[in-house]
Amino acid sequence: MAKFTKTDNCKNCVDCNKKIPLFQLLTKAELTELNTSRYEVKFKAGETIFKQGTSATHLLILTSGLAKFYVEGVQEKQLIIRIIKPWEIVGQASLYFDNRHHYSIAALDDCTACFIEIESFKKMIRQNPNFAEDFITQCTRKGVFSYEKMVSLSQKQMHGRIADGILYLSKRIYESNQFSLHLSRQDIADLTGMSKDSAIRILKEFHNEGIIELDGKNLNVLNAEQLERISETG
Amino acid sequence: MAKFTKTDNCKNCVDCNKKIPLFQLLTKAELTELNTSRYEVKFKAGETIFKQGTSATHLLILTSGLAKFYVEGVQEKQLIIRIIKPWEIVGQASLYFDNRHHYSIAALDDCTACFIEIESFKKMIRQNPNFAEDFITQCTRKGVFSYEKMVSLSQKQMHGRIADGILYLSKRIYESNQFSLHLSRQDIADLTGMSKDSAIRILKEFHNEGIIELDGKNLNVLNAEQLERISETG
DNA sequence: GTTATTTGTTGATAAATGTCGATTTGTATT
DNA sequence: AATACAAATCGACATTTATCAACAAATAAC
Repeated sequence: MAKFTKTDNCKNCVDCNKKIPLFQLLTKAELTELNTSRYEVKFKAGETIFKQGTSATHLLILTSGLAKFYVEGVQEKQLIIRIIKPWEIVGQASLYFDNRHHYSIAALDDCTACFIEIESFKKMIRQNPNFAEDFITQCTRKGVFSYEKMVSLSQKQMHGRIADGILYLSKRIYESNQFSLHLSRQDIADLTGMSKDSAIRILKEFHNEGIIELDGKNLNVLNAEQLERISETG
Repeated sequence: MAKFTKTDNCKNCVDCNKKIPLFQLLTKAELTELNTSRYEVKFKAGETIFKQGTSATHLLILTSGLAKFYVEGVQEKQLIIRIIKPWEIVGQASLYFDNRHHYSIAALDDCTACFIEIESFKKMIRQNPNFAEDFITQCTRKGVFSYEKMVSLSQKQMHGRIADGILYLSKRIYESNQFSLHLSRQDIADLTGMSKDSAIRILKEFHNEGIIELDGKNLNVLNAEQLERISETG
């Protein structure tokens, strides 16, 4: 179970706030107000942070670690929508809807998570138009990301989807061509909408063709251009 | 080509505004301001209203007719994200992003469309917190809708996806069990992420099994419960 | 009304993808 | 190191889905 350590290793909210672009639009007073309701929880790899269907009372910001953002689909299958990195604000979808989590978040790694009370966040939206605008910007970006993901999932074949998945991890998450993967093969399958066996097969193919080098959890993107090409042709 | 008839049969913006829930949060003065920049355009069935990739300067509200909201995927294929009905505000995704349309809108029917200048809309967001909040609510609802759609597209088999498509049209769009379809068979395929041939096949199956009655464009949902069941089991 | 063109329909076939079982590898525990 | 357990791997096979060709029906153009 997750260990509750209320603002233990997060004594300095101010420094932490500086890392969150959205929060730089707040005044010192507003930040202080937001920080009073914050608390921190540590999660071990594999633990569930938010569970789909439970009630949403707080927004989430990771301060360390990685997590998967997924929805629970048919027959216990997971669909990983995206990977959560530190300093991203998570929980928008529930903010003004029905106060339920419509997705689950699970730690892919040991994580430190900071929780912000929804009502104080809403207050900032109401009283600070810059904050509201920036927040809406993030929502709309996610919308466009969703459309691209839908195209990938529904119109591309397995090679294109795996290429999309690798490029997403490499460009958006790890921001490097070479990284140590936090996702299992099953996670990669859940991210790209296919069976685990198929994901393994395509990854092996890419490896054999020299497009990537994959050894256990170590992934090295050798030919990003070709991945882009595979992504585009579907 | 679309015929431009600047506020011709839309002399009374006030009445029109009453039909748009979001606009009821605005003051009389704000509404007047928004209305000064509005103009109306008529589109014939099949015409493109927004084209993906072009620059976005206005938001769209249909005052009559139906349109499809789709993204252009791989190999000229379309993915229909949703169907647009009158009084829904369309264009959020571009509002605060890069002022480009990331999707296309095409009339499924003869449509009357009203365009609202983005900047005056943004001004309302800044000056009216209720308006901003409600707008965010709509964005988040669309987010949740997207997740459900992704699950449908990536985890359900054709029967489940067609069931989802029919239920969507019946419950959300036409709000009736019996209606005259504005979508072609190809459109239904694009809405459910499959080939036209496959869509026709499943529809025929549902027809033969007495779940629906489909004759040309006339669709009658005979057994909605069974459609729900098919949707859930994938 | 007749012709041309699109849209819809169907069966046969091929391609893509999932499932299953067996085996191996890796990791944690004692 | 030995054991237990989970994750990864792989080939064979079954199922799902797309593609193609041929044709029918509906619609638009003349």
